[in-house]
Amino acid sequence: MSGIVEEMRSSLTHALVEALRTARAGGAVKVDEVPEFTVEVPREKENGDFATNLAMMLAKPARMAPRKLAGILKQYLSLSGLQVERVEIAGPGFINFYLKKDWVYRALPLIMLQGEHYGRVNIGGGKKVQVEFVSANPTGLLHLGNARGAALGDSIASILDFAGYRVAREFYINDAGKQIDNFGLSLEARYMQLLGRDVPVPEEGYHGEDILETVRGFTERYGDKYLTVDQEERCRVLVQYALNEKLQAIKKVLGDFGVTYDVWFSEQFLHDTGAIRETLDYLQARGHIIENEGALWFKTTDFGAEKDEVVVRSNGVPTYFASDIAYHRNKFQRGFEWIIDVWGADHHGHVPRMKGAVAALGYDPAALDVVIMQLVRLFKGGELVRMSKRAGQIVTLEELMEEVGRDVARFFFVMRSSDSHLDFDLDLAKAESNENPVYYIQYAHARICSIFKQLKEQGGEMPNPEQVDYSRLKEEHELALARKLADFPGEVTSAAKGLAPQRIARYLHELAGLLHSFYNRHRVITEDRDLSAARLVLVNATRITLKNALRLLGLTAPEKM
RNA sequence: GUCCCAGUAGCUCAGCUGGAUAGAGCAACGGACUUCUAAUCCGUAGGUCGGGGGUUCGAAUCCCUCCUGGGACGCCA
Repeated sequence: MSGIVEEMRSSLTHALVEALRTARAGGAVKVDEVPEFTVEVPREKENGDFATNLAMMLAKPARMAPRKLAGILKQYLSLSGLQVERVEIAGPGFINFYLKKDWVYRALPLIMLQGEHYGRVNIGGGKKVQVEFVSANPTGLLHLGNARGAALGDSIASILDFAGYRVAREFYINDAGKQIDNFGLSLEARYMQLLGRDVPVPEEGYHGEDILETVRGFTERYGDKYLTVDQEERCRVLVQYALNEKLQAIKKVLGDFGVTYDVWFSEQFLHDTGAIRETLDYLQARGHIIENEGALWFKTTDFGAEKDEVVVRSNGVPTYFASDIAYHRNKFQRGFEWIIDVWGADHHGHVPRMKGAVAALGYDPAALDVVIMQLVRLFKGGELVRMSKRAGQIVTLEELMEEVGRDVARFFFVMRSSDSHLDFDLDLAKAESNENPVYYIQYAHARICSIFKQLKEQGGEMPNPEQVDYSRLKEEHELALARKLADFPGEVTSAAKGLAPQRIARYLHELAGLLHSFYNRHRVITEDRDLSAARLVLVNATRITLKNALRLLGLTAPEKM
């Protein structure tokens, strides 16, 4: 399940270790142990299909020149049955392996066989991992920052699933605390206004048009029923109504964006069940909490943070941080072995505190990874689109999808690494042209499907991949394409280890490019039946791989465009 | 002031757990449609990897330092 590249790499590694052992037994090399070394794919193909730095790493402990060591190792190498054509020593002491041209074609029937599972690897070993992302305040609409978080988090989750982890997607609902009180007062003000009372929306409240809409709906349904009840009750009912409506809207938009969650976790639940209290008691009992100036402080400095943090204000109300600690404790208690949070860059100062809290709770802080994503800036007509929440000028995820479509939006959000700022170019995203990488990739998939359509119309059939003569594939373009296909499991591994969906985005672009080059140079359906059969398998394997990679990023694979 | 992220081709960015001659897209320039989709392809041009020091067989990559841009530093979330 790891692909032919990994297979070959481990075979060569094994052969090299054996060569060193026999050389040592024969007295040709004097070292105590096998040094750390790598077998990698050289950037330049002139340097072979695989290369190792073993001789260079051996030079110091063996006290011999690296090139001389390489010569000795080469002599002792046993490579029978490995499809190795020749071995050369090059540069400062690299040992380069040149494989028989067709070794890579073994990947083709494998891809056909594995189908939608091609690319799956098992580095996760079924480990339970939770990815928490977006977790936007349920008091408004999703903005572009949330959208990037959604695309990133969902893709990371998909990739980890493909890499052998048991993945759960979770949305943390901030439905408690100060901003909810504030939300309630804003709703109440609008409600009272609709009923003819002059109650102003609080200065720091929610002034958006969408809030007014929500309250209108409420008023149509309940009229002045809550005019006379006491204020607390009125706010409570309004908040409950509005949160429910907002949350449904968020669910719907995210669903349209291709994101579905396993769990929607309520912060209020942590208050109601006493989990926060319990967590604070737990920490206090272990001496991690002190009282100062009437407030309770968590001693984050004990865990390497710069300063302590308030967890319970002097008015007795726990802070957001207190809920967050209880929440993360809850995550661990649910049995997750790896926890991934996707946060905006404005929260990055929160990371050391959270890690400290995890340590204080008795868990391994390394089991928590926080993916920090930098800001999104929107460009239109070459100019920055200024967004201000206060002025109600924000571009929502919903609007973005209307403008550019779901596939384009999702791709653009993950094509850059999360820790670099993302400039979202609306004109480029809307362009149905060669400027747009999404169409470039999807077009490759559609083109292949078109070949199969043609094949069907001509009464042809997809050949049995076990009975195809792959030696007919001799062209550079064919070899390059097949080689890229064989890389897919390795790309999935890298993307999973680095929590880096942009690697998949990049891979897709490169794979599509190779398909286009091949397509323009060669025909698949030809008079030559055997050659056609081999090429049909090649492009079908490409189609499968493109589709699998697109799926990891939540993109569709259109059959025609 | 302290901490985090970034600085690589005209622009946007890969590469960063050390490997051989630093890559891609766009933009620019020149070519390719009687062909399974030209939303494509082929070619040309483009670089003090922010500056300086260090570590070593070898540095865009690791360490130190300086410069520039963004962000975080609240009994907010």
